[in-house]
Amino acid sequence: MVRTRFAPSPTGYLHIGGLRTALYAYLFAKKNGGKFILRIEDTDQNREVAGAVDIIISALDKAGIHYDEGPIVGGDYGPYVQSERKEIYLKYAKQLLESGDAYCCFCSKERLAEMHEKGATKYDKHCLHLSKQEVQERIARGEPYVIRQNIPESGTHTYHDEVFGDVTVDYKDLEDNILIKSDGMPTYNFANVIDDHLMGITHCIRGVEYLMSTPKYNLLYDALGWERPVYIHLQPIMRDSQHKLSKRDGDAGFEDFLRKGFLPHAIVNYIALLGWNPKDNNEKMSMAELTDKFSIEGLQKSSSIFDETKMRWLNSLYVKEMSAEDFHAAALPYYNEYYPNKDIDYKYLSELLQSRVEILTDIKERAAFLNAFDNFDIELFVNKKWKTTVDMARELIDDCIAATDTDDMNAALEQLAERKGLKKGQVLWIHRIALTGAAATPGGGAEMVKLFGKAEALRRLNEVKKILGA
RNA sequence: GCCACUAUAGUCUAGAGGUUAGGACGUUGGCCUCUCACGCCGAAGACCCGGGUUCGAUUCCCGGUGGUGGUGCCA
Repeated sequence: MVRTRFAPSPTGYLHIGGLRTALYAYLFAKKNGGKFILRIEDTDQNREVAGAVDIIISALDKAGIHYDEGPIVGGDYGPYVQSERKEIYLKYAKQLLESGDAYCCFCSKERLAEMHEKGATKYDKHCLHLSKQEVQERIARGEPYVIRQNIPESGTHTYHDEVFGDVTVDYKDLEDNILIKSDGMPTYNFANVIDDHLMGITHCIRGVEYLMSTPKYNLLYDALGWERPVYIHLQPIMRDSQHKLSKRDGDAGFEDFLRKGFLPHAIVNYIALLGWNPKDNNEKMSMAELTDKFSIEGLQKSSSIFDETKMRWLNSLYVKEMSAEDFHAAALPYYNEYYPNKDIDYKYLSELLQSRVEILTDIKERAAFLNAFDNFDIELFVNKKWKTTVDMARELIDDCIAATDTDDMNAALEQLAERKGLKKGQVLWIHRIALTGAAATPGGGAEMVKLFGKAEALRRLNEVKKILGA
């Protein structure tokens, strides 16, 4: 049975990169009929963020990534929060101490800092050579200490990664890293191994930042007599060629994009494509299709740059295929924010807008004419292609009002054009500008009248008449 | 500094020892049209550099360069 996991630290938001890692782990598990587990890695007590776990859970839920085991829902391998598993790590740390694969280290931070200042690139194994007796005495005396992993001083380690192939690391480039901190909490380097094994994780899907330290984890699996998982390392999602997407720059949170008016699945669909390709030219995929097509062979070995423009395009595809009702429901909160209490047919506005917005916040721009009418710019009547002028508008405004007030406005406007010896487009242009005061509107004059209602349309036209001084 | 990973248009990517190097976003020309958008039809735009292997390398190998990552009592 395939078991994968997403193991975020509770930072208070769901990072886009983390979301993609979670997505791949989820897709891989589901594709293989396996289980997807959520585990919270909160061993750094200095980084506690209140409510962070709930935020991650709710974000994953919105994204359509549902975990089989984890906080709240539980499971047979819990607890799923590392801070609640402290005793477990300690137990295995002791085992490693006994087998000589780990040792207690009493070195002060000052000594460590001094070593680095002198050019040392890694810990010198100073405490490895302490006698058993001395170690016991110092612990009994209450001296603070950490437990370090005892890495071989020479030799190389090769392991297989599903996307990078065989990876070889020289032991001399690896440090005797800390397994248990002086506060008794494990570090990631230790906890991830213990938990992945105890939770039965078969495929370890995580960022490339662990590619080089994986041999250390393998050493731990070996020392404990455990089977190593299959490794699948993922390159990061970048903001540009030299920076990762980061919360600091405000471009990294899943929820941020939701607030910008992106649909959850459009985001998921888009990031699925960053670093993975489905081997065909269809880019728009439902969760079921993603699950069906997902494969580690399609995973990219290089990092990829996040392109919000392309995500907008994908989002627009999803917006267009929404039912009119769904789109209207989704748009309503934005109307309330941007154009509350207008005397217009909001339902009809939705119809006009649906093919014209890529993300929901585009509504603000696309229907700005609803608010902007107060600052009417009469120069808008001037159109090069149609050769319309402000004077022409002045001349036609009364007739436009009259035509708008008939039962068949379109016919009336056509007749008006004929009568004046003008092209229909010229009249329509002037009419629409007079109605909206906007060069671009989500529909023509007729649609605008339908949107406003005849009374409001006439009110607007009469106002423009005053502005024109006609 | 040392170590690791990586490299096809602006971006995401496909691809094979010999291809007109394919697709998508974006850009751009046109059509449609009272504007915008949608839709449709076109266009421009790429194999990081240097060696080697080979009849032939963008593809394989080595080196360089660029980028990223690791080198934490962070994960």
